[in-house]
This record gives sequence, C-alpha cells and structure tokens, in this order.
Amino acid sequence: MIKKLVKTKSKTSESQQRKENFYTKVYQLTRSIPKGKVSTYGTIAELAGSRVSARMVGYAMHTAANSDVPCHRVVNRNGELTGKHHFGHPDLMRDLLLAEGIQFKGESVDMQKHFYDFAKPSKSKKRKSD
DNA sequence: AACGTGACTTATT
DNA sequence: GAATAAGCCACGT
Repeated sequence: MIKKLVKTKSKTSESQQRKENFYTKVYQLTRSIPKGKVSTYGTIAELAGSRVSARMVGYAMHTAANSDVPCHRVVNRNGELTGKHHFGHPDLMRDLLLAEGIQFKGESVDMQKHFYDFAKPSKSKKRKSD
C-alpha cells in the first residue's frame, strides 16, 4: 500500500474507468460464450455489474461491434434477435447463429438448448417457477 | 446542459 | 396474456 490516493486526475477518469471496465467485462463475457451457445443481456449485465442495466450491455455490444466480440451470440431474454438489425443485414445475425449450429424457433433462438450460463447454477437465480 | 433515443427487463393494468 | 409504465445509464444532438 504505497500510495492509494494518487488521484492526480479528476474524478471524471474514475467514472470513465468504471464504464470502460463495464464494457471490458461485457466483451470478455461475450467472447467467452462457446460456439453453439448464446447468452442474454440481463445475464451479462449482472455478471458485468449487478447494478448496470441490461440496456448498457446492448450499448456495449454496439460499441464493440467492431471488435472481436461475437455480438450475434447475445440475444435478449426471450431469445429474440433484437439486435439483428445492427449487423448490416437483418438476416445476417440469424445466419451467423445458424452457422454456429444454433437451432431456431421461428425468429428466436432455442434458448432451452443454447442458453449459455456463464457460472450460474443449473437452477434459475430469481426466476420463479418458470 | 437539457432532451430524446436505445441491441433490455420487470412489474402493473 | 397483451399493452403500458417505469427503472436503468450512456450517448448524440
């Protein structure tokens, strides 16, 4: 513990760091999704920061759309390809997922088979009976 | 700097 | 059970 108050910079950096950290986590988590699996915004949001809203995850994706982040493996809690319209072509996302071996249910991903739980237990965390 | 918008989710009506 | 409201936080105008 040599120095802990080296706040030479303004506090602005702090908030900036926080959000960058959040994005980074989101990227990491998204990248850690194995091929043939998908995850949801809510899950990632919780793992990236239990306080952040799932919306930010989507935003992070948009920001990371140019990175190596497989955004197509991230869908909403309903398994719907909500962000398909952001891939350049509405059908591109579905194509990518299909190429990964992911099965579809109409316009949505078959979550029951492809929902990737990063570290969550087999049982839902707060979902009721579901 | 206020306002609107958005790749979400949950609760209420 | 579909429609509406509200919470969430960052970003562009």
